[in-house]
Amino acid sequence: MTEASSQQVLTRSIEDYLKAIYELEQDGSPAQTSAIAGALDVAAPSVSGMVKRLSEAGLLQHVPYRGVQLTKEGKHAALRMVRRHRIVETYLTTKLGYDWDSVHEEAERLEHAVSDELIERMAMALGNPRYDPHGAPIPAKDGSIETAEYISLADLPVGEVAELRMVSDKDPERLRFIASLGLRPGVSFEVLGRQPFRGPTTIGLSGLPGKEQVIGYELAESLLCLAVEKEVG
Amino acid sequence: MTEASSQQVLTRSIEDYLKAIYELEQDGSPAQTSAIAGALDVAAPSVSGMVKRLSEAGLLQHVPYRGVQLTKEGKHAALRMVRRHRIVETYLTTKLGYDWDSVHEEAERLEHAVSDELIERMAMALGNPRYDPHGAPIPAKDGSIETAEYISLADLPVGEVAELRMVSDKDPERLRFIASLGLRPGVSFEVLGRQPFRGPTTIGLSGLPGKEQVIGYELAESLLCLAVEKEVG
DNA sequence: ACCAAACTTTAGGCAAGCAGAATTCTGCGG
DNA sequence: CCGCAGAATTCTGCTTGCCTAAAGTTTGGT
Repeated sequence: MTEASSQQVLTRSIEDYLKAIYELEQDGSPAQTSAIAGALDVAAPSVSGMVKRLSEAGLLQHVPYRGVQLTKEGKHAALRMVRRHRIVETYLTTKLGYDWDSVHEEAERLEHAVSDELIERMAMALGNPRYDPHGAPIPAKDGSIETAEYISLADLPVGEVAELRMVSDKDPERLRFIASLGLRPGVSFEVLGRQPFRGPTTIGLSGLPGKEQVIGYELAESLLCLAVEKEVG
Repeated sequence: MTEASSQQVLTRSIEDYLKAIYELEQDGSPAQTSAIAGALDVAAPSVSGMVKRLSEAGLLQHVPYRGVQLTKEGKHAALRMVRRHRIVETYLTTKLGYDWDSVHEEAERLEHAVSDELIERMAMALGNPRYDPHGAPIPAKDGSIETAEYISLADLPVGEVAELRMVSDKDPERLRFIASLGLRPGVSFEVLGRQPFRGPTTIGLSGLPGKEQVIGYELAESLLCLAVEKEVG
């Protein structure tokens, strides 16, 4: 009965852990205990304990001193939470007038409380959106998720024309600042210049001649973009 | 610091207790331990323990072996939960196509997770409704609530013309059955007859000549109505 | 290869909530 | 006005989830 598979008797805490681990794994390497502790703002020993439980439940694999990796089952549960979070964020923004900088906190609580049915009704009411307000892809009901290779603005070559595709939803202040620059997912621009030594990048917003913005290195790192194809034919 | 007033550090459990106690108090008498235990489906000793905590927090007054009564502060907190519950129910029904028999369970979870801001946004989107889908009055933000004297269908005199105003949201099956009879809050009807010995009541739906329904005593007791004023002038 | 820093685990505790058993109180009937 | 049934309370103990402190393991620099 303490075995894997079976029912979803996931506590709120477990849901948080799975989501955090999933997001940490996106960097390619296994999620380390200390990283998980940092993401969830709990002490490292608490993570060790929970990792043991989740490992015994078959939701992840744990290689001591190396890190953890979600199993297929764990990943599925994590993606279910990611879907919930992003659907809720999109719904609150689209239907209830929330700003994109204030939805994260609300979604963080609601994702644990809503039923699968409510999520699907929200998704339906939104026309099954593919991206949340921050440009993050929304996993499908079956757990599939779009994987795209975005380049941070800090890495885009000067001269390139690109489109902002995705930003992190975690920091409301940063989101407000990004919005104040006229940037949001879908906006395209040209990289006009960049100072060396991790200096700021200058961009020109498309369709707004003379509308230039200077963006510091750290912020530029967090703006994920896609180079725009040149006009074809 | 363990005193009354101060911040709302109400746990989910405390919120449930306050709401249950508020509803039990509606019958006039103080809420008894066993009644609270029954309403929340917990054991009596659990209630005793929680009552002690809530009493020490100034949310209710406890007369040992007699029962509890919410303080002004406790009542306010309870009404806040009732508002949340009913706003959520109304929103889900109106905006997301839920049936009135399935909203209760979802609202029961969401009422603990939504922020005050989300509740007010939902209320706004609904045009600040005064009643939920079951006809129950929605407390205002300041904690005021409409008090109406309804009469159960079982107590309405034969010959009376009345309007169904309110039904309990607790039992989905009963709600589905009520709906199948063509009844919902706002529907008016005439009491055509009633059998003695707690027998069934026969009603005729207004505007539907020949549309008669026979309603058992227990069900009739749960249908709260208001006698309709005769045409004036 | 060794040692220190970083990381992980173990051990021991705390708090919230709940339940079962044992005890105490209330109120009613004789 | 005594005693008993039923209700309420207290006591004890379980579970979840988190913490700190201390002990153990690994890694990397030299």
